[in-house]
Amino acid sequence: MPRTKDQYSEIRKVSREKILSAALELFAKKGFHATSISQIAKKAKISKGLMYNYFKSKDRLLDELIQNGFAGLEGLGYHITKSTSPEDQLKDYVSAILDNLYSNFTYWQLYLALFMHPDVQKRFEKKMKIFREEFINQFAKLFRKLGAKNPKLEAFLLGTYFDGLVLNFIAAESDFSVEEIKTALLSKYIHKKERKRK
Amino acid sequence: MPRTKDQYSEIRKVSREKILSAALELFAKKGFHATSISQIAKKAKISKGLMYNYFKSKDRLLDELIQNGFAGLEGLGYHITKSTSPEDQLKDYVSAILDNLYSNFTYWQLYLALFMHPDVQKRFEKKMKIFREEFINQFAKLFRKLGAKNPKLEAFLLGTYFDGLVLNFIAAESDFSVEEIKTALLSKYIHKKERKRK
DNA sequence: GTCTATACCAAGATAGAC
DNA sequence: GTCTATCTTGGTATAGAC
Repeated sequence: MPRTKDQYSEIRKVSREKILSAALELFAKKGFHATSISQIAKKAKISKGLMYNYFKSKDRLLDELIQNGFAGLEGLGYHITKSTSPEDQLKDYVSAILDNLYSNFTYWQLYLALFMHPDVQKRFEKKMKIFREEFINQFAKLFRKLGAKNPKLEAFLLGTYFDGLVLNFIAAESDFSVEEIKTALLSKYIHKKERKRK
Repeated sequence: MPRTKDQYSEIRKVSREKILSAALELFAKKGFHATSISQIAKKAKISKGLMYNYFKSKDRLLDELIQNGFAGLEGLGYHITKSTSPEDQLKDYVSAILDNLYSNFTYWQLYLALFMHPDVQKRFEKKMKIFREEFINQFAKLFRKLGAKNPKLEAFLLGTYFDGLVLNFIAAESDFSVEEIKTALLSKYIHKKERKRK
């Protein structure tokens, strides 16, 4: 008995996803050039040939992964409620970003590895620039409210902090928990007005 | 007329260096797997075959580069004079490390790209661990003197700061100068006792 | 010490059967 | 929609002449 259109499209979707997730994991772990189509096929439990039914080439497969990742990054900070104090906003931002680092670990790993190389950088230069600028502006506003002398520089430094944390999570296991890091980081920016009890 | 032994060894040395520096640049810029022996040979202005006269394989060539780089990293912080105040020591450390980032840019780029991948990480796990621990201990001592509550965590955070800076220098051009960054960074740790003049 | 020619193989990609 | 078989290219590495 023949399958309906919906069934076919569902099957296609599943196969695509299988390939994408296998590729993401391998690219992230071993690097793009170091992973072969065979390896992807094996991990996705499909044949080599089938991959080309879904993606024109290995490069296109990578492209799609990168697009997906960027999509996930967009709107990372847009759910912040504007009504709260700048201190709380900063706290929420930092929390959201650090949590994202954890939940999207593999994507971050892939991106970081890719963006080490100038040729790749050039391809996504514009997107990255926009992303960075938005980040800086967003946080510069906050730091201005918090009374920083050079809000943009401060925002930049916070950004490099995040970069460093990503790098650390990926390139070495940390001795400290996320929560410890979160509070330590925030304490550099938010100085409690009330005195703490012993 | 035949050449002397010294002349030969000098020639060998020069050729080796040419290959090493060409490879370093290409590996760093494009990645290890993405660069071919042909490209290295072309950049070093030698033939493909000659490379194998000096290095057993492409992997061995990489190994040597990594060894060289680690050698350069060792003793990075050992020229600090112990006689000065903890504040000045911190300043000197930070300066030395940031300056090193700049002067050894290509090495850092190569390492970062390599260490994104777990398989490579494993190979140099031990060396990295020692390096990190030394760094943390060194700075924890300083932070203890500076009165930090959790010196080790503080040292860790400073380390991630550096990591982030490297990443930023490599993956994007910064809007700020090294000096600006240096002072901004230090101001987070060293709070001047005397009041500044307007 | 350096080069060219070549062996060898693995990877990306396609064709056509089912 | 999926598979196997196959083509093709480009890479690593070696051999041997100069």
